[in-house]
Amino acid sequence: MRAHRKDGVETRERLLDAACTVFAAKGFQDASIAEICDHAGANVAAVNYHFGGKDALYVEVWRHTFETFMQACPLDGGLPADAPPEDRLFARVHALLQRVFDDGRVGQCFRIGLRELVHPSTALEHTRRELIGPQRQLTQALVREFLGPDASAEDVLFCEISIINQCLSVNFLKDRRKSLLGREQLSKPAVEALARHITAFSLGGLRAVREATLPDRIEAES
Amino acid sequence: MRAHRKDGVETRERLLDAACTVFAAKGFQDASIAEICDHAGANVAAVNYHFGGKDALYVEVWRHTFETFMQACPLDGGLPADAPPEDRLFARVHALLQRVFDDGRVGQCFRIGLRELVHPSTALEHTRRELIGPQRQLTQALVREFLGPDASAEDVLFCEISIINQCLSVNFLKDRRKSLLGREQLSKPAVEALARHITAFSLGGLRAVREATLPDRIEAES
DNA sequence: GATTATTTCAAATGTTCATTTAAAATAATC
DNA sequence: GATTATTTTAAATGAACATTTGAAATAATC
Repeated sequence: MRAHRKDGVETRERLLDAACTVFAAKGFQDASIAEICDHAGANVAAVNYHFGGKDALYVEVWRHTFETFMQACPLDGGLPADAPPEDRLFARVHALLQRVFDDGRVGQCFRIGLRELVHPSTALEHTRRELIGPQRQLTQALVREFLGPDASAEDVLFCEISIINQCLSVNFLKDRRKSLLGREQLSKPAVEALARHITAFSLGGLRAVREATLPDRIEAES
Repeated sequence: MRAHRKDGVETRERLLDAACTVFAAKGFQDASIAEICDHAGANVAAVNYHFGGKDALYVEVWRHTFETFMQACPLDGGLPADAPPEDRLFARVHALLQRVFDDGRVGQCFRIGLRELVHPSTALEHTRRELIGPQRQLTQALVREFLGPDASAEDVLFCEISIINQCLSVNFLKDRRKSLLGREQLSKPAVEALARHITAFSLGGLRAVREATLPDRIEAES
């Protein structure tokens, strides 16, 4: 067994890079191998040589950027577990928004993920669960801190949905900053302002849900 | 000029029907003309004869279902303009969720629209604006009723986003009812429960935002 | 510096799929 | 019922594109 040549791994990385960009911009179908190789300055046969095919490249792109993804914006937003829940909620929301609005690799990965959400490809089923599962656990635990231990599982789930969805489908800003999913991105302060709003809005929502469940319990006990 | 033959318009409608189903299920790219024609019991040449091509068929599908869409779930939810704002908010949220979770043509159209949001095709740019514009106006006016006349445009916009986004990206329920965007749908009561939650959550959020802006004004005036 | 494994390359292959075509079938009009 | 416009059909065409192939180039090992 001899060591691989270093120019080999280099073009492999350039391909991965180019593939990430093109897949994020055009989606799996519309991205052609020719375009990816062109973008990477490689021959059309390169993808098949280094990865074995377009599908395999896609999986590899996902796996690769997934790590960048998790490292760049950790679930807890870098806050200690004993920080005030309000701060942790803000950190969570902000981290999520940063992913959404990131201009580089992280944002590309998010866009690929978003496509997967609307048009899932079976190849990524496993990694998708791996990605989303722990995040949901964390958010639900945080929600429960606000709602109290007696909140129903449904209340927790619904509040999780309410909070996370506010962060995810931000395509609504399209009219303002044109083609949000394409090129244009929001400035750092704008993202932070949005994060502050979503946090405040959600805190109000959580309080309302908790207050709504309280009378129920009093009724049940009397 | 002679009148058209009636069997012509019949197959045309069957094609439109089939195209709507297949486009919603697979997206524009993955849907093949062969499959659509097969589904409609027509020859492969039928699409080109009746519509002129795949692109034109897609535009026609959009235009056609757009009307169904607006009729099935009117913007105001069938409520008079002088109904209490809380009721109108619920109606709005509920109408939106009904579109999202509809099992028939409306739901198909919504799924096509969702795809367009993530992967816009220039062909539909115009109709998309036509669809979204008035809805946003209506929601923002409603939001302003809650926030008061002195709320900033940004506050109104952010609250609109918060409310609408809670309704839109409901893909989160995937784990529970598997593949929400594919086949499985939520029951009527479940949709209503979700609508009630989102309304309550949003009312709390709106109150929080209004209360947060009040001190600012007092500070500014003092 | 010759040998060998690895990587690149241009051209070829084969498949999928939208679109065309021209002939056959069908309904409406006279 | 013959004529004509409209619709349907099977087969052909052609473009886009992923994948192969086998030779040429290149770097690592001896």
